[in-house]
Amino acid sequence: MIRERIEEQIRAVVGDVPFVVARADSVAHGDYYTNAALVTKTDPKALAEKLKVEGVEQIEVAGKFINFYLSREALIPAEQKIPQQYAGKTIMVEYTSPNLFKPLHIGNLIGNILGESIARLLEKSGADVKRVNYPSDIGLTVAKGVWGLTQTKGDPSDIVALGEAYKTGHAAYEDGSAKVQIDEINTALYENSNPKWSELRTEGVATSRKHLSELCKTLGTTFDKEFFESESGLLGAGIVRESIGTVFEESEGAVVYRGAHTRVFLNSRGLPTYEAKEVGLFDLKSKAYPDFDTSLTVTGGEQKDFFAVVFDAIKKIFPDRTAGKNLQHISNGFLKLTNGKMSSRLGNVITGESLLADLTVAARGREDVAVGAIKYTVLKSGSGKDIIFDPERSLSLEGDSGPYLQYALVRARALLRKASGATVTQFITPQSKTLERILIHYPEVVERAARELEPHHLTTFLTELAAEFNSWYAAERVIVDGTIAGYTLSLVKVVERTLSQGLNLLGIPTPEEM
RNA sequence: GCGCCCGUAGCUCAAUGGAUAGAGUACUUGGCUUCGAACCAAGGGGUUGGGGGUUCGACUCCCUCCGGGCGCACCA
Repeated sequence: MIRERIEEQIRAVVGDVPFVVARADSVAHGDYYTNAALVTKTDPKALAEKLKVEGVEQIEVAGKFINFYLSREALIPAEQKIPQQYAGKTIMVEYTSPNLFKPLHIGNLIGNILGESIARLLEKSGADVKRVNYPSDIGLTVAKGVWGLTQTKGDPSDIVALGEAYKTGHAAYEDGSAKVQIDEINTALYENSNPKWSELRTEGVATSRKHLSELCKTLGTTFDKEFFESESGLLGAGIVRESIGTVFEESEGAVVYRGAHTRVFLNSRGLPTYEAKEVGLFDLKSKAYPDFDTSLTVTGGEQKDFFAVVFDAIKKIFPDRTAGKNLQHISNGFLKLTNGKMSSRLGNVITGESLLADLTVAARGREDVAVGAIKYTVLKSGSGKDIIFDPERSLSLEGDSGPYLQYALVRARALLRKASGATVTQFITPQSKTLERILIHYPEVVERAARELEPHHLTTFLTELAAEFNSWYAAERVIVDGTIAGYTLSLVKVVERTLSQGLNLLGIPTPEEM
């Protein structure tokens, strides 16, 4: 990247001091600027005169800053090479991880969308990414569903009936009317001691998984590995028991870990809690991918402190397997609705499927456009932030939106199709270079998004690019009398490639037409 | 009570300690017999929650107050 060449040049003159070379805030200030003269308290003119960078056509002193203007040849690179900052690294990304038996709600979608985009950014940056899903197929949630099925007599192969059963069980547990029975079912399911309940669980889990995999297919996710709580629970419980006295201690009949705060790993009935299941999960994950460098876990932000303590405990249990490795939790925000107008077949919880169905109708029957819309909404702001979802506005699909980006891409592709039959001339249009001057920053935006694990940087960039392309498109006539300028043709090609690749990194579908 | 996160235009969101804080949306107006109008052009809209501090420079860092969210022992 040219930015790195500028940095090296400056460093050669002023030494290793913390200056920045960054994208200028407006095209009036060049393509890059540096504050190197300011932070080193040297004369900007003297510094500027010492700099000579390949691809930079003009170096301008503007008060405290030095601005760099790239030459035209440097503006359209033959290929947009993404820095391979994760080359040689194996990174597990765990995301989606829903409760089976419970209808998949929009919250599950957010984790999937964020996790998938992070996985793609890491892959593009050289990492060997392992996508991991960790569905909950046992525990209190499932016990509530199984109890519910015994009451409603619902068909466990019907996803709607499962949702109803869970609601029935949850309500009865909360008001205390069936707490004892549901706890009993919970224990029985772990021990596999009641064939009837175990069978209901097995059938319900299969139904939920089928729907989960269909939804993931629609969203563009394929997991490398799935681990289940039914595996991790007993495994984790065993590991925790072996570490009583060293890592864990017994307290009030439970087995706890005292870290930043105290957490229960085995409850007083001896059953593994979520915490112990994480211990078992780590055992499974680290055996499946022993050479991993980083393990990312994407879940709701409310679990942040929980994971800080659990990772702490895991490092103490497995010092050899965690040495030099990075265990990191990534928060996704909550989804909040401005009103409850969205239709839902499962009561007041908006399911992932009903949301997609409603959006697809708004997108004139196009599911890929609907997927683009919801993904854009999730990926346009910083990852941990709550997402305020206004159903009516989200259904409009205009302006700052997934379909806006898709539309710009579709236009570029239509243009290229038409240009394939046109005569290419050598004429170079000398007009505005704004589009080129945005394009040049694509690799560094991807680099930053991948480094910070923040896809929204890319979303913002692509929106800016699409807006400039649309604006340019409206002002310029590209194909005139069956001819197109060679320079313009390559410009449109780079726009198409960049939008297409960028949308792909966000997990947003890239339609040929719409 | 302790801890973490958040507060930017009416609304939804950007902004790597740097130049005049930017988009979209909503509202007003204009543009399709011309490469795709899910588009484009123009307009108004701000004490970045309040106050103090650090800095050549603060939406960004520190302190404090106000407002909101989340977590803190047997749910996940």
